[in-house]
Amino acid sequence: MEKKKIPDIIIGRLPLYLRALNRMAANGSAISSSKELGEWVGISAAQIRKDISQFGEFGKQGTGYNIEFLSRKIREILNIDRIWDVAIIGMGDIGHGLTEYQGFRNRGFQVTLVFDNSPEKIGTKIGDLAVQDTADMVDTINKTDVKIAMIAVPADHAQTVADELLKTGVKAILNYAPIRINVPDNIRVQYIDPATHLQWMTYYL
Amino acid sequence: MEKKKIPDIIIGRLPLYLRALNRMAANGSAISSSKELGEWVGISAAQIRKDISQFGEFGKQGTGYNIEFLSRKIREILNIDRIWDVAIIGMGDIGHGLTEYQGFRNRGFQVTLVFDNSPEKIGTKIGDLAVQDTADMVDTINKTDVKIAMIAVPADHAQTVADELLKTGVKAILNYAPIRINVPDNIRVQYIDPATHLQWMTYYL
DNA sequence: TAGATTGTTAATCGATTAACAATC
DNA sequence: TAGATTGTTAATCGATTAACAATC
Repeated sequence: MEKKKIPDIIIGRLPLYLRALNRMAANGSAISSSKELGEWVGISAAQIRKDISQFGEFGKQGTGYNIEFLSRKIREILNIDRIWDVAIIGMGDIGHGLTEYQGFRNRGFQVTLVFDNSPEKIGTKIGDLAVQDTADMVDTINKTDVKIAMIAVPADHAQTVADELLKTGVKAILNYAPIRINVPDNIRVQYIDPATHLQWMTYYL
Repeated sequence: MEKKKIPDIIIGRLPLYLRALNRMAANGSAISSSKELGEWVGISAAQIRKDISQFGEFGKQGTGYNIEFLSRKIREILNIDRIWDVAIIGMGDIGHGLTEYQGFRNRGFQVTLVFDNSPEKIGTKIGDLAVQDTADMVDTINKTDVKIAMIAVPADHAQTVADELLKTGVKAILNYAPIRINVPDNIRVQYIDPATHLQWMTYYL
């Protein structure tokens, strides 16, 4: 692989650049500068250039970046020049909403497996997908090559679900449960907790 | 007011400490150390102590922190020793899910106003709340003292909604639309975009 | 050519960690 | 008292910004 070690924080900004580039393209633009891109994402032009230059020389002096080209490069870097299958565990409001969410499709992801442990929900359909029993989750996921899962169960079940996921090929977890989960270093975890974001802002009110 | 200037990144960690403390309390613990708390949130003990000490001396040498006491202090600091009313704009899957979300109640927030611009949705009920017309949003919010709003409309309407919110008393926005919005410096904005989080992780897969 | 903008280096800034005296 | 853990200072580490030669 021989991949140069890139700081995690830079990787985290690439999706924001990509999002802005896609929108620029939708607006009919063909090229953009680090200055303009910086204004779109709220980051200095110098940082944009520094971040991008970690991966190659994708710009042109005096001109800027070709939006289509840079966009493709970032997709390649992030490994989203393909569609990833995703499993969701927990079909409460959050899991249900995520399953129906249309925003994943054109950004590299599709939900292919959904689980819940409640007898009333197992077997029901959400869109095209039948809700499956969480008790069978390990076996079910292991029949696929799903590497990404979202946890949307109550906080006190999140660690249990995470432990089970370790028995599958899942290597990336997006955790909506408001609790930290412990997993080995080779598993990536990201957290989304709206109350935490709100509490951050109330300090300033 | 005379509030010492605290780095924003420290404020952002307080909700995580609070979340862990609440869980410890629920487990029956009465005291905790920076070491233990650090393990719960995945942050070094030194940093926990440094962060907390910005606001006062809440611990006791040789013993640690009283969970109940520290928890109350953090709630006071974050201004969540009360319940904030919240408005949600956009009743698609995300907005609907947020409206029904039970996780806000005991963390300082309650949804009191929900808006949508589609005639089929206006007037329908979600739980106890009637969906109101986004066209009336400014007037409706201005009859209340709502200071927090969540935007859950499509990306191309987010900026318009944000501009309208500026005509109200809203000072904090949690934006679920996958686009950056431009607002004056005195308005706080936080972003939640699951696809962005997923794209961050695929780099490592 | 003149103007614009990249890629990159050096300087600055800020955040994290290590260490330890104070003290419960 | 002995052991533990805080609050804080100094050292380290890493990230951001400023500046500019290269060049389209």
